[in-house]
Amino acid sequence: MEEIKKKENFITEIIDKDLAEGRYAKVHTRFPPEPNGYLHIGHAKSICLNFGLAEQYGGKCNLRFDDTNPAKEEEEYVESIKEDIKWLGFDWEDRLYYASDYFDILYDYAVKLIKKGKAYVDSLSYEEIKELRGTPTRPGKESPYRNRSVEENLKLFEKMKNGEFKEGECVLRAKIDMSSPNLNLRDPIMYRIKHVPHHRTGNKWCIYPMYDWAHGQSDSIEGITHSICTLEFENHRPLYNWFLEQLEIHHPRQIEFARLNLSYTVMSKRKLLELVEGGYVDGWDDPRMPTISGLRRRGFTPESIRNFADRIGVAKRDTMIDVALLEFSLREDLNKKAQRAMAVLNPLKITLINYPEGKTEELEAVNNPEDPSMGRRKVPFGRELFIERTDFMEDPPKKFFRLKPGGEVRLRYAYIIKCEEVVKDSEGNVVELKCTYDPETKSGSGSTRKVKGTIHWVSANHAFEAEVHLYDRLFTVEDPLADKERDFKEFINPNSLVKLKGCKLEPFLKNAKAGDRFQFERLGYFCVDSKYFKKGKLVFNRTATLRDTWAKIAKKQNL
RNA sequence: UGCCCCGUGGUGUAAUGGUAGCACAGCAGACUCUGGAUCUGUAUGUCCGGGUUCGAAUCCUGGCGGGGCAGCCA
Repeated sequence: MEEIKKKENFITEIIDKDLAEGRYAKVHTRFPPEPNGYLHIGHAKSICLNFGLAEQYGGKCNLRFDDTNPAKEEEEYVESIKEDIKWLGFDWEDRLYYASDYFDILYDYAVKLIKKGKAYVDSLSYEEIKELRGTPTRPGKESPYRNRSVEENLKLFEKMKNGEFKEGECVLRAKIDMSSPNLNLRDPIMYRIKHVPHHRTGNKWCIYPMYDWAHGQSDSIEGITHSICTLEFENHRPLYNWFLEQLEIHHPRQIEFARLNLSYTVMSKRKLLELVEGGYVDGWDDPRMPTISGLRRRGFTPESIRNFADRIGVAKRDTMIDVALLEFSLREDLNKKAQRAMAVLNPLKITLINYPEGKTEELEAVNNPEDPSMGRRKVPFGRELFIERTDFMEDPPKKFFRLKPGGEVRLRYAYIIKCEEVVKDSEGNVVELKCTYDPETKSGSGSTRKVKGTIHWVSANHAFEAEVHLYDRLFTVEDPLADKERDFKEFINPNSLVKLKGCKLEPFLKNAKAGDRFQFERLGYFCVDSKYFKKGKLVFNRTATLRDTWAKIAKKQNL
């Protein structure tokens, strides 16, 4: 029985205190996305936080779509968001809500505020309202319509609802304080007119609540206890509280935390959209994108993302998380789960000149050294094989443990071989290696001969050909947004995608299904691309490389 | 130059008035039929100044630095 690890952070401290003092009897959170785009790993942090807290405290977490702006929102996004949350492994059970479910209640609440003299219809233009709002250092001025009578406001507000005004003609505002140092309290707008159909309420409404007016009240209606949002809403909290106090309804506590920033990528919806629309990537689910759908297509596991979210913690300071931590979480998970296979990405042919022509052997390989229960498999072996071009060097530096002229190396799960002859074409390119094998060194035979290097291989006569896509970081710099003089797209890594055709894979991989994950030994983790999946003609995406000590040495020696 | 928030190794995150710990990254080594995994060791930190205290990362105060706010977006 695995117990839920107790996570401690500034939010759990607040919750513990609230519970101890009896402010709330239970914990009820919510994840409130606006359905105007795809979820990314920053949202995953919020999802893990909200659902995780509910789980940790034996409470509940709702999914609520914050669909108060029909001009931006679409059903398509609702579906993708639901899919992503489920994939991450969280369950809102029967608690799927929409802010639009509350439009009627919100309208009644607004009437209540008008009757209290706490809200009014303003007939100023957009520009006039903006002008009178003032600036951070200059107080605002009151609108001439601010003191309309309750009766007039009621009548006007109803006319707004009935569609008797054009867009921009008037708005409903809360009557708070035009000279507040907090701009959010300078008579914030509660309703604006939009003659736009809503993806759920159709043409029923032409006035739509603003975020500030909808959010806290929606939280309240759902009985949310802790309304967790990101730092940029900190200055909205006094307004969040003001509405709830005026309405005298259930009052959740808003808590803000720092959003996730990941190195070597961008996270804002607008920037990601730019990458998609500019054709820099293959859609929202491009395996280089930090979107949940992109990570999924790349081969990430939900567990690795959840573990990552746990590891980064939650706090209020702005941070930049090293993407290496995400990659660590990934490898840690895949190392335990991924079926091993041999695959040669850049093939170099070798012929075993002392191995009988036409002979084939079935050698035994382990499917996962970390998990014996995954069993073993047979791998065909023959006279002609492919090895990785980078596993041979004609004139190698020291510390190169692989094949070299006259040198020996072990073929994984097979024999020790010796390179006897290097065959070149007219231009001097190495095209083939003639080797001998030592029949006494068969793997598993008890042979005690040791050589320093072990390399992977695939039998030429049995190899299955496929395309392999090598992905790397999308940007060449840690923070593509840091340089204000330059557009972030200038920092796109030109080698973030390398497509390899004619790769030679171990035969059993031909039966792989979309999304299946493998470790190609010595190379990294790969998965079958699900977007371009076609039986018999597979594309494998490289999810991540293995930790590569040799690459480090080679880099140091400037190779 | 208004209001609000935040400053702990390279990056994150603990320590809540009492030995600055953990993870990732780095470095070094052991082991290895994956230069993987695993294991061991190691360097690096409380933004600065003053104050309270036997004792301060923690409390107070003044600086400095970073972030947020002027949508009828969320």
